[in-house]
Amino acid sequence: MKAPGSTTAVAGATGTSPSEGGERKSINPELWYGCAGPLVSLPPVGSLVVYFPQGHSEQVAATMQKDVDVQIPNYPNLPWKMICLLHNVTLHADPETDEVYAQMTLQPVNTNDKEAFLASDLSPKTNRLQTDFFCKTLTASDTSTHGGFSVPRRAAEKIFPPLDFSMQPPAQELQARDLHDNVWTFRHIYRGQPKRHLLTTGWSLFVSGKRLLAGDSVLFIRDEKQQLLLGIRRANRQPTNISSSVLSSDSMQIGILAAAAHAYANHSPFTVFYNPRASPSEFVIPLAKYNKAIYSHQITLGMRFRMMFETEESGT
Amino acid sequence: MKAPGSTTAVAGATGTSPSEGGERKSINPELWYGCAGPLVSLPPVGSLVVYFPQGHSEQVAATMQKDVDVQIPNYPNLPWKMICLLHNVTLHADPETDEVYAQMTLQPVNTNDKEAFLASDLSPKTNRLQTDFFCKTLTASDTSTHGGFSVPRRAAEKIFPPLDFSMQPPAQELQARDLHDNVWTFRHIYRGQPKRHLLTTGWSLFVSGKRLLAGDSVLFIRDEKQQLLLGIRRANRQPTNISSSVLSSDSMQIGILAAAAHAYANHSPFTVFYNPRASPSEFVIPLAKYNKAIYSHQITLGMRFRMMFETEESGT
DNA sequence: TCCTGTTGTCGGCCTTTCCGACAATTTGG
DNA sequence: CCAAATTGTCGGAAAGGCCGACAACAGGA
Repeated sequence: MKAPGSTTAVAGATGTSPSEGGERKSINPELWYGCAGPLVSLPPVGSLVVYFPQGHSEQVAATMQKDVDVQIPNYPNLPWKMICLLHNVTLHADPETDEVYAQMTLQPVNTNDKEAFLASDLSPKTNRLQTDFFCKTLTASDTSTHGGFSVPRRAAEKIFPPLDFSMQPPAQELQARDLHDNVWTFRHIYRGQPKRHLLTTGWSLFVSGKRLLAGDSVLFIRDEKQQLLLGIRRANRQPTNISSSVLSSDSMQIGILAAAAHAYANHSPFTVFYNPRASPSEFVIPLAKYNKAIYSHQITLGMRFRMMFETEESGT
Repeated sequence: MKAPGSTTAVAGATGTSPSEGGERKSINPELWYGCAGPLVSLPPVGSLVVYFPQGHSEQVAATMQKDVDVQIPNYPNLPWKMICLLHNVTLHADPETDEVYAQMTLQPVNTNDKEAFLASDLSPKTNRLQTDFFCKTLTASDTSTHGGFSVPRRAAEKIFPPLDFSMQPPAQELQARDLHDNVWTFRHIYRGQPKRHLLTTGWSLFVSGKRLLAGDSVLFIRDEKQQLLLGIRRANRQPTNISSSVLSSDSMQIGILAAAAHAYANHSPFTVFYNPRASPSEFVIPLAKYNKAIYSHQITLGMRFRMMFETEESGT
């Protein structure tokens, strides 16, 4: 996990690229959610949430590829869960890796206020506008330098602009924007025997620019303005150990717990970074969802709260 | 000449590219001056300058590849020169062509004020900080798709980061920013028999992206932060006739003269665009420089003011 | 099970790009 | 004016990348 705006985007080993000092434009939420995957939803701003310091700490440990260390001191006054008001959410993407993450500002509220505690109804179902999209896991052929990208037939016909079939073969130029608003250009052609949709020219630059490997996924979205958006989801590979470059895993976990304890004692706002793809455990949950789970399953102290498992593949 | 921020940069036929709505960051002055060439200097903001409406009109005519038309009406109250206060200067570069130009805000001052007229001393020699750079005119081999870019030996050793000569062959990745802050990446290798410095991978993308031809020049600057900057100077080719796309040559010249006449009559500020490479005639001159020329040569009414000719090749 | 539609991989071939050879040119005595 | 250093151009070779062939696979009858 990195602080936002920490680096300069350099896309492509050989191509041109913009140099963004941080993120000058706001991230497109549709594309962010697409890259985050179908399991991820963020609580609405202004709602009450439950924050689990332990789960947060675990996510960092997972990112750092390290188990929770026994040397972490105890914070006797830190509860295992904290009811908080969600003040603010901003979406981000690492300019180097396209990894998506969110920054949330939380403020602990008084748990004795039973009214607020129980008043929160079912979250207004954060309506993730379901625009048209498709997601394909890349094959060896897709990522090899030998050829282009084989587009699933139904996906191409649903998402891409229609081809002019009077041409032989039918072909067009596609442009798509990624999370950083970079434009990628591809030749889209319908050819071969049997006929199929392919992306040829421009594809290899995208693969090398994003450093994609077989097993990673690409995501095309057609937004309400008929613009194409383009994102990636990397396969779960070994997380890179970035502790040496910034802070040790131990220090980060101590920092998380200490920050939570301080905020809890003072009812003061604090900030967390949530990396949806780093770990399946969520550590910020809508209060309504939590209450619902409580009444149906009886969560006991110290139990870990996990999302139900759903398959990650999506996009028909 | 175009208005600033008129287009979206899309560099390279196939690569990634930023989408800049106008210029979000200010242009790097060192690089701007490098691209403008050694003859160009801009008067300092706040100084007094002499503005030549006729010279301005001629520059536009040269840009439009058209002689001054006889149908231009006379402006009897428009003097052949106007003493002005230079309020503001902003540097620009066309996002499509990298053509550099400057926007200046001028305000006519009372010529009767002899004091101001004579008080202006020698301009404080706009100290164009002489950082390290080199400029090479591209050969047929440099621009053909057959190979890469042959880097003059001394230039490479002066400007580029030193190679690790324990490698065989010594090579590294170079990154350089252009006027729009796009990053270009090149493989820099020292090889061949006899040994020479070459830019290989990435070079052809730059050539096609900037649409460079043999005879055009490239410019590498190493700034004070050891960052590489990269610019181009196009050979003087036939100017493109852009009159049809915006305004006729006649209309533009009438507009220039009318605007100058109006500003002169009202002592009100007006704006001019100065394109240093479009024409050798300057139409905004520091007053001090003008006075100096006056006393040595006796300029007569209607005479054209031209810079002394210097060779354009530079960079040792 | 079989049929049909879809798509992953491959050989063939052309283009692009990397390499050192060599000669043309420049520089410095 | 000659010798050494530099660098422009080229043939050969390797890699990139477009093409349809074909077979593997998936889904429905």
